[in-house]
Amino acid sequence: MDQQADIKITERQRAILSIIVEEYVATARPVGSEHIVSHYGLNVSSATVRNDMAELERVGLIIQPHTSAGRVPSERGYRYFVENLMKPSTLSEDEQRRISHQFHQVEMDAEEWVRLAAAVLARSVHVAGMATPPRSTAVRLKHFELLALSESRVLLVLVGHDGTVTQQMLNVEEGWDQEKLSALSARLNNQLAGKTAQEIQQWAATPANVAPLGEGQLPARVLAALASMLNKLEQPAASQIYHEGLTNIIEQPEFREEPEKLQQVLELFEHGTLWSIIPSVLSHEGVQVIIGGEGWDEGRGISAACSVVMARYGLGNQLTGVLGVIGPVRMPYSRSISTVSYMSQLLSDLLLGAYRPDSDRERK
Amino acid sequence: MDQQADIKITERQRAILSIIVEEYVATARPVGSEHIVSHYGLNVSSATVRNDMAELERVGLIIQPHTSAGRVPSERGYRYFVENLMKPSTLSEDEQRRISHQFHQVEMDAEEWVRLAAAVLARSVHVAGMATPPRSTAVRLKHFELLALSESRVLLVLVGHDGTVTQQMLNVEEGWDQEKLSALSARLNNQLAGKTAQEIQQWAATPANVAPLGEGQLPARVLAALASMLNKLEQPAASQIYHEGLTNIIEQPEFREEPEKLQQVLELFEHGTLWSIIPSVLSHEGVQVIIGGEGWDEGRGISAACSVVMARYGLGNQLTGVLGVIGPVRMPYSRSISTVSYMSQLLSDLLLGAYRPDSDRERK
DNA sequence: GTTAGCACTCAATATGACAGAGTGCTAGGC
DNA sequence: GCCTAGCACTCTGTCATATTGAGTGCTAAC
Repeated sequence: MDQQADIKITERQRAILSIIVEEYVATARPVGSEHIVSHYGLNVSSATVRNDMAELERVGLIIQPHTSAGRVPSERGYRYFVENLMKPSTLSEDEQRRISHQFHQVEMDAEEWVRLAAAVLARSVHVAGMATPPRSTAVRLKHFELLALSESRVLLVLVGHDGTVTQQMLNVEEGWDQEKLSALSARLNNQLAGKTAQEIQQWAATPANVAPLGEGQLPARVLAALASMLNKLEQPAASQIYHEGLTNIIEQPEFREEPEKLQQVLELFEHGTLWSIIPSVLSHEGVQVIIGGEGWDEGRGISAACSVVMARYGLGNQLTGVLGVIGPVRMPYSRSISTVSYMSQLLSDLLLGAYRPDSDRERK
Repeated sequence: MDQQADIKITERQRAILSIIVEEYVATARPVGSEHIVSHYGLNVSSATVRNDMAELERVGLIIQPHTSAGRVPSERGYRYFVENLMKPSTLSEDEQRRISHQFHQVEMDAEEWVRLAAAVLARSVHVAGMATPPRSTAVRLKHFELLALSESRVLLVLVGHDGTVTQQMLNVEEGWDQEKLSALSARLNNQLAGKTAQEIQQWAATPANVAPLGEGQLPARVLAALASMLNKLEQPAASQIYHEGLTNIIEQPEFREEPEKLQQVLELFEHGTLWSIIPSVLSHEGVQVIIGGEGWDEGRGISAACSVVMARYGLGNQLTGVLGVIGPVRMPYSRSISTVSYMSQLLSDLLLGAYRPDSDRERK
C-alpha cells in the first residue's frame, strides 16, 4: 500500500496532480494541459505542464486514455492525492447541525439511526451510502422471556446487555402453559443473567444445573437457543447491511456506459461481498479508503469498479458497526472522508447517549 | 382495465399474438412474420401472418418499433396475453420441493423467511424479488418488559399477540431501579394484556387507572410508548421492503440501453413508491399483475418501465404481507405468476405452522 | 381467404472526410 | 537547467454518404 514513499515529484507536479484529480472528479472528462493553465493560475505555459504531466505519467500517477486526450488519475494517483495532497476538511457547522438535527428527530433506536445514516451519507455525498447495525463482541445475557403463543409454540425473546433484542420460535410438544414457562424463565434468568454464550454453554453442560429445571426437552432447548442467539448477535455478518442511494450511482457516467460495473457494485450488497472488507474496517481506527481494486481479498479480484470510504463507529468493542459510502473510483474523496468521519462520530455519540454500557454506571 | 372485452380477433390471430409475446420475452428482439412461420408450424404463409399482424396492430395489441422491424407486444398485448392466452402453469413438483426445502432449513423466523422469499423469487424468475414482513391489523399486547440498561435509560420490549417483537429506548430521570420497573411492568401486563393500541389509550385516559402506578413521568411515558409501538406495528409502511436480485435486472437489454429505466426501478424501492400499490395487493385475493404504466396512482405517472407481479400471503388479516417480482415489461408472466402464487402459498403455510393465532387454540 | 411477388422503408453498418483537442518534441530564450 | 513557442502528429468524435438486409404493405392472382 505504501509504495508512495519512493515517489519523488516536484511541488508543481503535485499541484498539477491535485488539479487533475479535482477537475476530473468534478467533470468526468480527461484534463488537458491548456485547461489547467487557463483555469488555474499556475504561472507557467501549457508546454511546461505537459512536461510535468509526462513525468507524472512516467511514475504512474496519471494515465492517458488515448493519445490526444487529456490525463486521468490512475488508482495510484488517487491514493497519492488522498494521502498527500488532499486538504483535510470537515463539514461546515451548518451542515453538521442539519444532519444531527435529523437524528434527534427520529425515535431513539439504533436500527433506525443506521438506516438514516446510510440515507444521509448517500444524499450528502451523492453516492451510495451504507451502514451496518451495531454489534457487540461478547454479548452478555440481560434478560429473556418465554411466551406461549399457542399450545405448541413458544416465543423466546432475548435481550442482550447492550440492549439488542432477538427472538426465536420454539416448538414444544408437552403441555407447558404460561405459568410453567414463567417459572422456568424466572429461574434461568436468575442463574444466567450476565453470562455470555460460552458461559451459558458451560453452565448447561453440568447435569446438576439442568436436572432441577423440569422434565422434557424444553429446558435443554431453551439453553441451547439462548447460547446460539447470543452467539449470533456477536457475528456481524448475520445482520443486514442497510444501503441507500443506488440511484445516485446510476447517474455517474462510468456506470451508464458500462453497466457491468454497476452490476459489480450491486453484487457487493447482494452477494455480501462487502463483508470481506468490513472486519478490517472494524479493527482499525479512523476512516478507511479503498480505491478501486485495492484490498478485496486479492485472490478473487472483485470489483475494481468502485471505491469505498468507510469507518467504524460505536463504543469500544461494545456496540460497533461500520458506515461509509460507495461510489465510482472518480469519487469526491475529501468530502466523502469528512462526511464519513463526522457521521461515525455522530453515531458513536448517539449510541453513547442511548446505550451507555453498564460499566459506566458505577463511576457516575 | 377490462376493455379487453371488445377485442375481437380470430383464433389464428390469438395464436400469433401468443407467439409474438413468448418469442419477444425470450429473445428481446422484434418478431417478424417469416420467423413465425418457419419456427412455429402455422400452416399458412408469411403473407397471411403479416395480414393478421396488421390487424393485431390495428386493435392495439402489438406495435412496430419502426417500419421494417418485426412486431413487439404493446402493454395491452401483454395484458391480453396474461388474461386470455397464457396457459396457467404451476411449478414442477421437483421445483416446489427444492424451494420448500430451503425454507425448512433456515430457522423459524418470519423475517428470515421473508428475506429468503425475496431471494428465491429473484433467482427462480431471474428478475428482482421483493417481500414485506408480515403485519397484523389490530395487534394486541401479549407482553412487555421494562429493563434498566443504565441509570437513566430503560429499554421497553414489546411482544404482540402475533409474535412480533419491537423495542424502544426510554429516557428516565428518576431513580427507577430494576425492581421498581419489574413491579410496574408486572402490574401493567396484568391490566393490559390482550388490549389493542386504542384500548390502551382509553385505559390510560382514565386517571383512576394511572394514578396508582407511581409518581413521576415514567408510567405515562410507558403507556404512550406501548400504544404508539402497537400502532406502528399495524402500519405496514413502517417496515422495510426486502428485495434481492437487482443484478438480474441490469442484465436485461432494456435496462442496459436506458439506464433511466433502471433508475426508475431503483426508485420504487428507495423512495418507497412501491407502497403505493401494496395496499391494493393486500386487499385482493390472488396474484396481481401490473404491466408497465398501469395502476401507479395515475396522478404522478410513475414508472412505466417495469412490470410487477405480486400476491399477498399470510393468515386472514392476521400476519399478512406481500411478495412478488419486479422486472421489465418484457417479463415471463406465466412463470412469474406461478412462482409468486406458489411462494405466497408456501409462506402462508409456514406462518400458519409457526404463528398459528391464539384463536385456533381453543378448537384444537 | 390465402399466397406469391415486389417495391418500399428504415435501422444498422461501413466508409471516408474533417475538425478539434491534446500531445510530444525540438529549438531557442532566460 | 528550466521554461516556452511552435509545429507536426495522433487519435476521437462527428457528419455525410453509400450499402446492406430485414421486414413490411400492397396488389394481383389463385
